[in-house]
Amino acid sequence: MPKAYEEIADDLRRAIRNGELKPGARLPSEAELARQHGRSVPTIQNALRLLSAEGLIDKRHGSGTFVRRPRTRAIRDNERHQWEKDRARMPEATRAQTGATERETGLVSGDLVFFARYRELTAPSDLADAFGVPEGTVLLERTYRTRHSAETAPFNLVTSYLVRDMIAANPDLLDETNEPWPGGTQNQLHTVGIEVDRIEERFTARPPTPEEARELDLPAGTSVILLRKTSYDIHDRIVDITAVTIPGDRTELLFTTHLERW
Amino acid sequence: MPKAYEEIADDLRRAIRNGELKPGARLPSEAELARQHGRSVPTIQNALRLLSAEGLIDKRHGSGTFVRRPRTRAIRDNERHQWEKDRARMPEATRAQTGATERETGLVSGDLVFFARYRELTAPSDLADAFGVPEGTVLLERTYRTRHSAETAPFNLVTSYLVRDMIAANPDLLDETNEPWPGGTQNQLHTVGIEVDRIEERFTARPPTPEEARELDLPAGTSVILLRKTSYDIHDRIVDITAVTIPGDRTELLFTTHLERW
DNA sequence: GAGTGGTCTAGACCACTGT
DNA sequence: CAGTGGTCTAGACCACTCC
Repeated sequence: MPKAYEEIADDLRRAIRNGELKPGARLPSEAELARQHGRSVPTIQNALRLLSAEGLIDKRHGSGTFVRRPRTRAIRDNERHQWEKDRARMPEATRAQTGATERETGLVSGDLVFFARYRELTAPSDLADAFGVPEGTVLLERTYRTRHSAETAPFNLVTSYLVRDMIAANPDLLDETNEPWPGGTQNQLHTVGIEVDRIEERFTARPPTPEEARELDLPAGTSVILLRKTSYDIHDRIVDITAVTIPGDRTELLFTTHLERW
Repeated sequence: MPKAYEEIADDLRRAIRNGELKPGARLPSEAELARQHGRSVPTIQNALRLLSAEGLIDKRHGSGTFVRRPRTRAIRDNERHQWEKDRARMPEATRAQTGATERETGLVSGDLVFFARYRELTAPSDLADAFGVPEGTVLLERTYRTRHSAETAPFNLVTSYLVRDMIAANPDLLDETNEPWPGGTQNQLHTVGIEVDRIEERFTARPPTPEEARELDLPAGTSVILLRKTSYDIHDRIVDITAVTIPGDRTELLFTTHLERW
């Protein structure tokens, strides 16, 4: 026996895919769909819930149900790391010109609202393991948010961890009011004699938690990409661990791998 | 006024996060939860649906609702491309030893079931644009699936496109029965004098379509990572475009970026 | 067979949007 | 204010799992 709400969802999904229902178009009201299909409103809602979870429609309370428009804006690429390293030894005037977020989004710094908060903590077991330091080592946790001045949601959620003793030689690095730091983390590390040799980035994807959905203003039917970045210095020490939560529908990650010539 | 189903979901989410409900544990039945919270069963179902969409629980019809166990198995890294290029000129005996999937999953080829299908098509506008060739150019579409012999779902869904004229000099490349080809695509291209110079990979994430969920056997509350890979040869021609659909909860992507030394 | 989740109803009332 | 989606009920019946 075919399930009514799946059949209705299939109908609508087909109509959206083949363009009968174009992006931005309004669907018939739930009551109207119920009448058309000879079903109750809750059954229609069940069908629409499926499509919403698939990211095909947006329901707007009081207004209607609409076919979602696809979107992708920012591109995050892996050339950024070399770009940052190159800038890390440049004069402050150059470093202050533009940051990584500006580079990615193509916006100018006047359009961007920046937020940073620092906090010290003793390493819990997972972070201690990741850094290869004893549990209880003092870490500096740095939380960053950058958003477009015309929007409410930040582009992503960033939390970075440093080993406090590794950077304490420069007290400026412990003060959040120095953010945004011209030249970013690689310049900060450079001021205490650390040169970054390589960066490992690990990705997975999953549905957002309610907290992430709220902070990133994510509609139903989207995913987040979780990026865990580990920076190694030239002595193979782990000098930074950063976790980034990225909206899956707004950002594209671009990696270029150059191969050795024959 | 607080919404009943959100409050119930919050309660259960908190219990799962702080470990009161451990992975694998069974939740009380819907009827029991309804009684505990003084709500109707459909309201409980609404709450559980939220948690299911977040990937926190699995509902098993007739059996109960359980806290989901997290999982990640395969790691896909970007050293694979250089590894494949190095192998592309090796003797067949070496190339036949092991393939990219074995390398990623740590399995041996006896554990793997391989499937390939070839099809010719004339380039639609999006692919023509991507390749930079006229619309209607003949392409070879290659569809691949690899799965563990003990499982039903493949690790990912792969579709590769080649320009037919670019490879037609070697008729073996047009015959799907030659798959799995020892040494993979880079060796195939090598047989017609093509050397790959660099590979661009673009990632986004979104919820699975029903088709993807079925083919990859994805439970509710998971995401897929979409990978679009473009291979450039040493003359800067695009020689291959590949789309890969990857389960977000099973695979981790690892990229290492080496930086120039100061 | 007992217990579980899955589907569906008919209708009520509420909250939000746009005119 | 009319129309939309959001929440919730009380209960029916079905489908699946496991003992």
